Amino acid sequence: MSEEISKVYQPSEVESQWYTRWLEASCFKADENSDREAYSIVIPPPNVTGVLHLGHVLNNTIQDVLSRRARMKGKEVLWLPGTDHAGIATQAVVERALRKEGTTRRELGREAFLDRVRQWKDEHGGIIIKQLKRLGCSCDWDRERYTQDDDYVERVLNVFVDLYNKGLIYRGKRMVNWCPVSQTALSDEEVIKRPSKGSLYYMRYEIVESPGEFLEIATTRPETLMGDTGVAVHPKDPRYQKYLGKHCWRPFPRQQIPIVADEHIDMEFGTGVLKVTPAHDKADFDIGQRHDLEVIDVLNPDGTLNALAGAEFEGMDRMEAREKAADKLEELGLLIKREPYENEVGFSERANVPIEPRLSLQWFLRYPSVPEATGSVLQGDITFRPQRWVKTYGHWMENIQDWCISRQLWWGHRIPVWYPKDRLAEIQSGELDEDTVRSLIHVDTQPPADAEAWTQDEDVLDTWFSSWLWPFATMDEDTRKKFFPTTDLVTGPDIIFFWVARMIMASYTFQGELPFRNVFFTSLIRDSKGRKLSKSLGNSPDCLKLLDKYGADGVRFGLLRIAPTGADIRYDEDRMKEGRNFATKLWNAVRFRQMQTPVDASVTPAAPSIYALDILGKLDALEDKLETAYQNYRFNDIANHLYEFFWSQFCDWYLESVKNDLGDSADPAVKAMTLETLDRVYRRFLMLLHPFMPHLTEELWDRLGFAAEGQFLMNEDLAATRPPWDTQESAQAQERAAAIYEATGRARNLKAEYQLGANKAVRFVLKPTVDWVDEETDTLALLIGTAGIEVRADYQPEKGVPAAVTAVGELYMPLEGLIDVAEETKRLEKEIGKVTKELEKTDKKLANPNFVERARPEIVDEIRQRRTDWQKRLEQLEEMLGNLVG
RNA sequence: GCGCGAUUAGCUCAGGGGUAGAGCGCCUGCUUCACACGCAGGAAGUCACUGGUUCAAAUCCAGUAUCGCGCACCA
Repeated sequence: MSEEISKVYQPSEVESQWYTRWLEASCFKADENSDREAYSIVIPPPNVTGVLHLGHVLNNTIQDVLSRRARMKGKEVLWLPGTDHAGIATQAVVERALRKEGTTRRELGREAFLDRVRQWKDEHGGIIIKQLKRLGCSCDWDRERYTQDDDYVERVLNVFVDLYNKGLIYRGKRMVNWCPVSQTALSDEEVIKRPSKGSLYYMRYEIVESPGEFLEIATTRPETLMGDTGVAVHPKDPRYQKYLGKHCWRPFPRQQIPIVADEHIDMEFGTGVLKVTPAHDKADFDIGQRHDLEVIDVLNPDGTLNALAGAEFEGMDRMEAREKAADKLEELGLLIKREPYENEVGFSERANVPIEPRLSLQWFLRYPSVPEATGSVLQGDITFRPQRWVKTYGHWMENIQDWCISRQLWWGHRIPVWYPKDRLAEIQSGELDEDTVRSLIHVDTQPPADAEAWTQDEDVLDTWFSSWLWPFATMDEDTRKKFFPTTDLVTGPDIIFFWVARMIMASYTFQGELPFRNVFFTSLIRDSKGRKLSKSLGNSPDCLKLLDKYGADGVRFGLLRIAPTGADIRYDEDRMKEGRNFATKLWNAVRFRQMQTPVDASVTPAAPSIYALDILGKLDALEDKLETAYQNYRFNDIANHLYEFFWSQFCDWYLESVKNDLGDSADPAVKAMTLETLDRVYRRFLMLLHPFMPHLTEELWDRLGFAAEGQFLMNEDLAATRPPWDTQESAQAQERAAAIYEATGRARNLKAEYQLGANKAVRFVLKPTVDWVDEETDTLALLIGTAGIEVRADYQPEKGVPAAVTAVGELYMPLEGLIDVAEETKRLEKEIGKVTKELEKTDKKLANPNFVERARPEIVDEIRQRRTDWQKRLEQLEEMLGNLVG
């Protein structure tokens, strides 16, 4: 008690210390043999080499809140952490480093390259785990998993083999999304559509059979015209009937190509004529199939043009070639015009370049357990919050397309398929039918016995093909028995298809049940201008700096106060500041308590005051509000309720009301009661706040001496200590306390309007309208900030004495030199104006027979009561005014 | 084009058939013995627009506008 305590909370001194102590005491450890009810969350695994960004902070804080709350509700909690190998992202980073060194992965070779990636992972991996610990995350770190752990890899390969054997995984030559930078296929989900400015080029192809006649064609991609193998029009288009079955000249390389009719063509668009390039557009490919058109691929995998495009284009980048092709058309007199044009272009999510539709041989998965996965969400076995994501999910599931799972990368789970060397070329041509291929290849987690005769597939699996197993592949059988299916999943809606939907399908397929019961979707965090947070914009805050500046608890609380309720959220550093300020507020409120004497056990406490009963009742109400908010995952509500209760109700009102009861001159019994009440509130409030501000609450719990030997606040049981309550007594006390507080407000207002300092002791006289107010005038005076209050039923004020109508009576402020009839008249008239308006509103309602007849009786009563109250108030005010004028 | 969401105080947002709310910001006073990361007081809103339902609409319904987000092969 004698030690000097800082006026502001210093998180750095406190946070790491408690985190260490929790770890040492195994507070986060989950016991699969426990009798307690299970509660579990698996972390959405961050990239193993990633760094913490604000999205992670929000996400993991919510998971930590849920975990800590569940522990305090007596559950056996498993929060299972881990990381993801993040195929493309990690490989891209290492490749970039290699390029700086002047080499490439191909020069290094597969094994050497993978060593480099592993080395890089050893150096940079695990940073994010440290950062999560810094945040206070109560994960069971002994169970940390990684998608490249040996047994996890084995599980992934097993799943591949299993699905292959079930006929759900197949290899096929198909149009896929090709990223020319990463040089790999991507799934449809990895393609993001973006409006892009470009040109629509109008050109003309000459009719072979009618020289001098031309077909006008609009295209956005003239650089692929060398791959044109047809021209298509709508079969019903009257303009082009005469050309059906004829041919036109592709200008370069000059060649005759057929004019075909296809339903796909939109007569309204452009000229109604489409150049068909089957190798470079999915729709064109389909048209080509229908009309048996040749497929000519004029692009290299890196997005440059190849020899088939002609010598002058060979090696040129596709974007450069676009203009060059248009220029060449112009030279040939075949370009009609270039029109500015904006359309949606698919971009590679990772490399941020336009993807290229490309025909290639890839592995695909026909999704399993689609009906179960769809139904479980639509029927509500799995709950989505916010609920509106259900519809998005349902729509995707109903239109689900096979998943391209092979990636032309090296970092990842290598596809467990081997090809006989002597038939390799044949198989890779993609010409063999599926059954033949199946009979030739070896698909197993282990290589074939005579390995020399075989070649393993070069490709790896999509990263999501490992993470879709995350909720159960991270657990052994005993753990699953206790903790699977998991309770909650907290993740972003941007990966609803990438991850959430796939986990649900995987879980039904391999575990026979759903993976989690509730999904809470966090939102996108934007900056204060509404832009997405991103590295390139430089608007992404440095989370470690934030943690240093505001403390983990400050950041947690600040973010949770704006936690998503459905819409995107806007980040503003001021929110973190508010969190920190709240921490300091709490710190100082406890400091206030520590400055008081300890509880004297020999004194019998007095009966609780109305203020004590009031604050305890509000604490009780808080608890109910929190319970409801938790059930609805309303984290912002929880934070705001905690904030409101502690700052406004407890500090601003209760704490201010007891300052006379704690001094040396105070009645010992009252003092004992007050200290007891204070401690009751502190004790309970720290428990309720703990999930949001774990470090600070643990520290204060300890400082206040609430911690039993070897015990932590984080292990306290909320259910054990909630007191029984005399609701009637409490209700009356709350009503009286509210009246005193209301009168306080009016008195303070009077003082402020007359420019009297808040602490200026001025004389107040009260003409009471309630019979109990005598006992409370000391507190009222304390709250107002004055010496005392005279209660006089017969008081006749001098004209012009400032006065206010309060919930406990008419309050006068007779002070020498303050008598100003004109000023006071103005004040009263203003107030009368307000009250009259309110009174009119209620009168109007009650005068309406329809209202009185049809509205619910309790509403009518309420309005009547309101009218009476306004009426009474008005009479009092008018009487005052009358005294003033008369 | 289809679907989903948003529109409430200067800003960021909550609310939701029956007195319009919070935080920040702003204005005025306060070094009041827990806290200036604070205390007290105050100003500030046609709840986007138009109709409808209802005794009663900011709230429910329909439409409009603007913004955002998904999905869709218009070259």
